[in-house]
Amino acid sequence: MSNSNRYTVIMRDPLPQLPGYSLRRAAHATAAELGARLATLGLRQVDASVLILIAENADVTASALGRQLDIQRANMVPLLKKLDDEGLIERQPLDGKSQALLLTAAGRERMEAALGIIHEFEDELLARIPARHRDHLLPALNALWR
Amino acid sequence: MSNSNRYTVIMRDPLPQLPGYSLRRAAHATAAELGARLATLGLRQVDASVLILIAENADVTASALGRQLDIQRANMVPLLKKLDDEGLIERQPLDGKSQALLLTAAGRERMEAALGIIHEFEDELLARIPARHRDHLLPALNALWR
DNA sequence: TCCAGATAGCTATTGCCCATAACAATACCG
DNA sequence: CGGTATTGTTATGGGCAATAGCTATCTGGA
Repeated sequence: MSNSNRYTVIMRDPLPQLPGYSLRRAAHATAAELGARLATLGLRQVDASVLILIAENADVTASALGRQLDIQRANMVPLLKKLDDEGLIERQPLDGKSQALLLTAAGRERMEAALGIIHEFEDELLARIPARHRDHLLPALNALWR
Repeated sequence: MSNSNRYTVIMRDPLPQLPGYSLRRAAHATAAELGARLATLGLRQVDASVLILIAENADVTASALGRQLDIQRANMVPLLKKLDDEGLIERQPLDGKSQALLLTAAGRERMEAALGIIHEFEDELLARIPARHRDHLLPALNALWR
């Protein structure tokens, strides 16, 4: 089975030589894959991230979560509402204006299922990388944004 | 100047240990930076990518460009229209249904300016990465999506 | 030569994600 | 105690990408 016909032209393409461009493409491709798997749980990546952070940090507030994940407060509202509507999180008043977030039992189950999918996916990602480059990816990436 | 007040809580956050998550965050952060710089030229990243590919491949078609960049044919239309309206590209009929894309003089200038910004940015990106990890980023990223 | 299937370019539409602005209520700090 | 900062929220808009569908055209095999 030939990999190229009349329509798959070999094109001069310097873009993959640019780390920024490859970063963009790799992120897009992997996000699509992981997103499809998490969708089987009715979760998006950002939903899973929120569940994981709540699990690790009982009684966080929505604002603190947003700061950690770089999500605007305003955009946390529909996100948390969805998780609340599905019975995955609970909110308890901390004081007159803040509310503590915590996982329900269902939320913990869902979070653990998501974590399983995520870890399996991460393993697959790393497996695609030639061994000599593998351990350098995470520290290199984290140097770019943390 | 303290880096933490009452509101910047130290949170347990296992997410940056996940390559997929760090990939997402790094891509988002770097895209925002590069995007802001290219905006000074009135270009988005995808616009610059298209200009670069046309420069390297005279007379490509919109469809071939879309395949190379993973952009739907339908979404190439407004993209190319914008570049056309700004006088950066020209279209010449190849046959009854295909059209060849090429840069105008203004398009080449704009493309070279964008390339300057991009290369400078790429250099800065790499400079942020500890030397021992630096050369591994590109091959690791490309292993994830190519 | 002719025709079925594939392709090109395009329109229209939709949903999703994110940014911004604004607001009332509340908490904090000097 | 009073000004300032923060919280949670609503409303809104823009940008981007995916989908479906359409017409015209090209291609390759019978």
